[in-house]
Amino acid sequence: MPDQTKRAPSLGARLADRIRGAIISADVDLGEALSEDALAAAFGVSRTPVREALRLLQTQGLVSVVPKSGTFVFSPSEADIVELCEYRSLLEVKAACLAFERARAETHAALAAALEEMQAAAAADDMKRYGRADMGFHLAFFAQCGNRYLTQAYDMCLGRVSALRTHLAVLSQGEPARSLGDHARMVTLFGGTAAEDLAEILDRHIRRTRENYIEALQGRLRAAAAADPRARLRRKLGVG
Amino acid sequence: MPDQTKRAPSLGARLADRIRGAIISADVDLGEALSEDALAAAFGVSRTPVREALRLLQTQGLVSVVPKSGTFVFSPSEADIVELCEYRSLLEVKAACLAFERARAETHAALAAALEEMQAAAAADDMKRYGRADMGFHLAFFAQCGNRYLTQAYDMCLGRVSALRTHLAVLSQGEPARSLGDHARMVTLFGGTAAEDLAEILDRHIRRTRENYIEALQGRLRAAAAADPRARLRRKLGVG
DNA sequence: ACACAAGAACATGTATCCTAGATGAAAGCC
DNA sequence: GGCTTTCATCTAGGATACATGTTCTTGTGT
Repeated sequence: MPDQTKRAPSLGARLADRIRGAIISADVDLGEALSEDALAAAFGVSRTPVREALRLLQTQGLVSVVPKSGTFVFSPSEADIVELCEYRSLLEVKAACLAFERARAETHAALAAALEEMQAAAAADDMKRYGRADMGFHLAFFAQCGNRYLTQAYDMCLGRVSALRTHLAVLSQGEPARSLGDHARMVTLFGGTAAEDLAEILDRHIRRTRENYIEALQGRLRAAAAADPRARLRRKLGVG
Repeated sequence: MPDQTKRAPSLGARLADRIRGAIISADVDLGEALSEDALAAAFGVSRTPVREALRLLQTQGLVSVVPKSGTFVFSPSEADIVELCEYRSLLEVKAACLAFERARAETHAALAAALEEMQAAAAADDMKRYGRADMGFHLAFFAQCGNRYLTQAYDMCLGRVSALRTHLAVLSQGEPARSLGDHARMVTLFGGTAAEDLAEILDRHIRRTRENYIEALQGRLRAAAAADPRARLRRKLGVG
């Protein structure tokens, strides 16, 4: 059996990265149709690697390919957001606990560095940079948790979480300060020897992002309903 | 966006099921090479759906495709087994807790039914049937946990867990009785209103399977070393 | 006897072609 | 006018042909 390390990633894998990037950067909308032909033409390759890329993204839940119909960017329902956040929370709480047990010092250093970057980004009012630093903070748990499957599971939903952030994040009042506070408390916990509240802080932190997303989603749905031709017609005709 | 429910599964998906079945049933060995051409010929289809199936299985960790080299059935190391079991345990403990909170009665019924089947299988000395019933027992937690992502994550590693069971399970002395005892205690817990020990029982249960697999893997490695052509040649020639 | 290099054999990667199913609009019927 | 049917068109599914990289073999030179 070959070593399988450091092999050139296939064209399909690279395409998947680019398409994922496009989704996360909000270059394409949630629920939007992605034609294999169009993607192939856009990237200047044949459909075969495009299909491979879309299948990959499908397993990550970023797109859903419907046989004979089309491929569509995922479009979360409110229940999806609730469950995804619950799922993310359980992974992250476990990873944080493992990292605390197994590599407290290393994790503490990584968290502190990420926090510093977050503070710098907040000071510069650069939300994109802040988002990246925030992601780095949470990834530190997984980098140190010592369980590849757990890390992989997080990678699996990372795309969706990132997409939610960019597509739905709305800046609530006083949010950066509260967020920074939570993160700072976690760094402090990792500097000590006991972490009783770690799970609670993390869970509450993620729960807040959940409420944020749901609020934004509802706003989106209202806007979509307002723009829906049939609804507009009904309103215009005064039909309730 | 179409409804995407109840669509005919693609040929690739069906092939993936069959190949996974072959791996789980130990029709092919761990680490064995799977040629796309050979599979295509065996199933009477072209390579395209075979490739799709293998990519699917790759995301489930059942095979690893090495660019330009080949596709190989996964072959766990001891560390893989440790991490996989730790991962499985965390998913299952969480699912069990959620099921307890959200659908105690339904879960209790499902667990009791599965336990009954396990007892019947044990009485009949049908280990294959026992294995299926055991899997059904654990799946009941996920069916009732109310979080699709958690369920999906378990599905993701279910293939590997099943493969480990069939490829590596060795029957330790007094194992069926102890296993049945653990499961019976869990059923009892779900009949009550508090489940303090649930996590501990589950975790210990899974930890025991882990030790079982590791022991079997070490035996396999010893056997493989003994069967290694070079080693055999050296032995035959009396070269030490 | 050994090391090494060239090449055959075989693996997957990619492109292209053809087919079948789904969708939506336009035409025809009631 | 509203409803149904039909057909053009676009989608993905699958087959095949060719390109390219890997690996093992084999033969040669030392």
